Amino acid sequence: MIEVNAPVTMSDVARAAGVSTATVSRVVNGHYGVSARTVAQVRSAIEQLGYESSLVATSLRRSRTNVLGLVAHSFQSYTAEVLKGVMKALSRSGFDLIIYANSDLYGSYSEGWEQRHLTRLSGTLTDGCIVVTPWGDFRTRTPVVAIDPVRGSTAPSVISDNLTGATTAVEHLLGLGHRRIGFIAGRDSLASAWSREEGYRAALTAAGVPVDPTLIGRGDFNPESATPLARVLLQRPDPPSAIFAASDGMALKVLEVARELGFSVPGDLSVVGFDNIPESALTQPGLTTVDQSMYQLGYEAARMLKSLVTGEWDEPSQIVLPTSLVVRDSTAPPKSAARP
Amino acid sequence: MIEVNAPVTMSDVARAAGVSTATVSRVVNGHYGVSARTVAQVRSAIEQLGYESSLVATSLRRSRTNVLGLVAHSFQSYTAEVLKGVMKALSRSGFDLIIYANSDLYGSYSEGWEQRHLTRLSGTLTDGCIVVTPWGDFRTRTPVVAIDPVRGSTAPSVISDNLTGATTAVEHLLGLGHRRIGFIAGRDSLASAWSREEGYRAALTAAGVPVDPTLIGRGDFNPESATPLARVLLQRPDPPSAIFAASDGMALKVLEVARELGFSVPGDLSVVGFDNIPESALTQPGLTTVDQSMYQLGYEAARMLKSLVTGEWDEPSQIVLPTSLVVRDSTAPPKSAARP
DNA sequence: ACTGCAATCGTTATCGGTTACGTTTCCAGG
DNA sequence: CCTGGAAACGTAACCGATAACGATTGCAGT
Repeated sequence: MIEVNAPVTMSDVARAAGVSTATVSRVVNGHYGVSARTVAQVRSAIEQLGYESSLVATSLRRSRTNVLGLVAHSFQSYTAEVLKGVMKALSRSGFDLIIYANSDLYGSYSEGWEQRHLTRLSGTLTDGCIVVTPWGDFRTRTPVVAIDPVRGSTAPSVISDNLTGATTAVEHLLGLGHRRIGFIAGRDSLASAWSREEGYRAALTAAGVPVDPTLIGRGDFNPESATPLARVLLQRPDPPSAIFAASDGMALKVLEVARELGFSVPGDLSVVGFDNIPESALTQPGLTTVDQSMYQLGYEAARMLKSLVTGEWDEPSQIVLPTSLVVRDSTAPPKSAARP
Repeated sequence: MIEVNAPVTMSDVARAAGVSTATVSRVVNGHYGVSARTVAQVRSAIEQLGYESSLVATSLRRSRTNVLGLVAHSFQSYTAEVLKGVMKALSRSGFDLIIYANSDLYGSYSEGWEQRHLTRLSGTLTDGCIVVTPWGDFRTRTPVVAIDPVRGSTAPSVISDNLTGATTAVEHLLGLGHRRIGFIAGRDSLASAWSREEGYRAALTAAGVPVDPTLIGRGDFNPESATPLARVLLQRPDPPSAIFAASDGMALKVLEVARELGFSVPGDLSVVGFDNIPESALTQPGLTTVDQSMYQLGYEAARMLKSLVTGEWDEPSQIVLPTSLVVRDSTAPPKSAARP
């Protein structure tokens, strides 16, 4: 049954136990200076009334709350994976997690809200935050760890080795014989997008293949942003024989467009993604991609934040996680392996 | 740059603007009774100092916070889909969302924590909560909407038409000629699990096929719970020709086990799931399943909670959403269509 | 100039806890 | 019996904001 009114406060408990709220507080927090008899009385009163301390009131008065926050700008597969890693790291650690999501997911991308919510939370509700958004930096009074930070950020962060990953991916395509390789970039404010493009350029240059700017589409990591770009690339009179997309979400959209335009994959077109989200293993054909463990990203970020909060962090403030190429069915040698 | 210390409070603003905190509060909340000149002063002070009101302090004092909560016991695809629907419904509604996740995701399933967190949040931080957990009911002072509630719950809730959905699924298998149909049940505390099993039994009975208890495995909606059950069913000397799993997560595990044991799907074994999570469309073969829009579930729950909070709800307290069968590639007639 | 009513703004109690500090109780030691 | 000091507990200030209430001011009407 739901009882709509059950505002049991600490003073209710105090009254029931015949003591002051101060004593109840001491019992609840296991502080020193309460006789065993009184503790028992208070405990039983708490039990009877079903009292739980208010998170809000506690947060307001205390500096430490043992609650960490996660602020994300959207909830794609990427974020969900990160979330699992974070929860794993926090498991049995004594920290709880609050995820703050704004209600404008599909609305206007108001750049300011992360900062707004961060300041509203920090210093009160949460002891620290993990942010995973395409914007930054953030001013807070509590530690912040960024996952995939903006370019040039010096804040504590966790990031994949995007440069190596992207280089490997393009080298894989080059190794298959591809020379005209399209690229769909991510949101350029992010360090990851930048590094992945760097890797693309570096691999081409190292192989003596000139970088053709008209083969580069400017996406923003949002899957939908890739659709028109893929259409443009594939409807050219001279379409590329392979496309490297800076994220799996975008790569999957490339597959969609390819199917729609009658390209067979990997026959007519090879596609490589980046991220290795769960869907990439399941799609048909399986997507060749660069694995960055988003789970691990979340796990490390949470571990880092935890120690930052407790003040026992001594490792460098930027963690770089390795990536690895996962070859599936979306890549093959081009039909005409040789071309100027 | 991150400034670690920026505790700008309302009284800082008040001091800077040369007014009282009450006036600042009035300006912030757009209340009546402040001259245009004062508003301008306060606004500029807020701007200069970068002030944001503390969510916690506001929550403590106010009855309404315009923040809704979501309490979930795990974060599988199911929850992620629900989440998207919730966010969509809350988009541009003036409500923010806080997701409370305990850190024991993989640890002991301590049944009490949802109640604990619910009381810690309700009446202070949040105006109401959506709960999606296999336990209930909950005592709170603010409205609660349950998604897929426990059996016998009378609380406001949103649920799919599980009975019809399950019946249709089994009728589909019967129509293909299957007679030995296995079933992997969900957590029996949930109304949905109950209804789906009911549908399974009803369809069989209506077709004159006796229900064989040894063909029923007792899972709990957790994908992992299905693996050993599927193994048992398929390693029998007389395995069923089809398996209906009460959730897609479990059905996908059945596919995994089938592959492992050398069953071809749908050649040797037909598999049907329930939920239609995104993965089901991508897996190979595509999973035939009963579509319940988890997105819609979340959307409706949020819509309901919103009106409950504002006190303008007049529809029934239980919403039932339709389901529909999605036939993909995991079902086909059995090899020997006729059997006693 | 005087009254009266709005408009404007400050004072203060309050939300539910926490904690510094003060007070009382109790017992050991002199 | 008195004193000292630690243990046990209450008092009250405080965290940051809100809102009821009171006080002040300005201006119109007479």
